[in-house]
Amino acid sequence: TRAYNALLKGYVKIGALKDAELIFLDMEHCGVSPNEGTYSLLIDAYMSAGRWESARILIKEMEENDVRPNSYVFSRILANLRDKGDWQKSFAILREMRSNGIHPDRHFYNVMIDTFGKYNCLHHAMDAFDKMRFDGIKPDEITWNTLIDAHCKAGRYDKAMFLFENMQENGCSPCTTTYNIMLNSLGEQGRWEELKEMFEGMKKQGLLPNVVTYTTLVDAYGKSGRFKEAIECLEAMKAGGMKPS
RNA sequence: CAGUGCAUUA
Repeated sequence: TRAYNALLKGYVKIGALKDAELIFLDMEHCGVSPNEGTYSLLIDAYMSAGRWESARILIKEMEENDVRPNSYVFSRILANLRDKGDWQKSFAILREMRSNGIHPDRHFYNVMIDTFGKYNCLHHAMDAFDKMRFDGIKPDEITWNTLIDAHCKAGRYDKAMFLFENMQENGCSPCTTTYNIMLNSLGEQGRWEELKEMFEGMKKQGLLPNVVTYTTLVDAYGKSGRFKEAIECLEAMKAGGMKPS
């Protein structure tokens, strides 16, 4: 099985899906049982090829062979669908998981929230968030960031700010990424004083500005014609030992 | 062993 998996990995990596399928069939023909890694590899390959139906067939086959699909596999599937814009299939995936008795883990929920957020389904995103907590999974700093960013992108700035405070009340401290999201949002709104406050608050917490932080600021200032603050940020970036992209 | 979030850019 190990040998076959290694071989499969090679074929998948170069995109020879057809050959990978042949090897998989050969495994069964030789009586070598596929394991969870075997299936993950193939499902992954199908997803990158946009063949969701083939992936689903494999999942069925897994349950017939008593190989338990992981929450990991489903996260990969969902992330792939998200990048293709097929967010509606999230529900089908959830059903698929439930029918196999698999509990979504934190990563999976984070991907799901992000998926809904990216397509402006904030209500579904919040539902997923609630369901996550109901399942006894503590929201991550990543969970909060994705939620906040989703609301920012949808123009729900009030709610985003609310979540930003809510996050801290729940014992999760904002990280650099959190601030990057907030800074980007404030810049798009042209709320320059609050942006400055936010930036200082960040440094007050002992958080170091990032390459992303600076490019966010430079872009915001530059696009609005505030060239001197843009240049100041560029200088600060270089002083921090970073290279502009 | 592997999966999730933020900016710019073709």
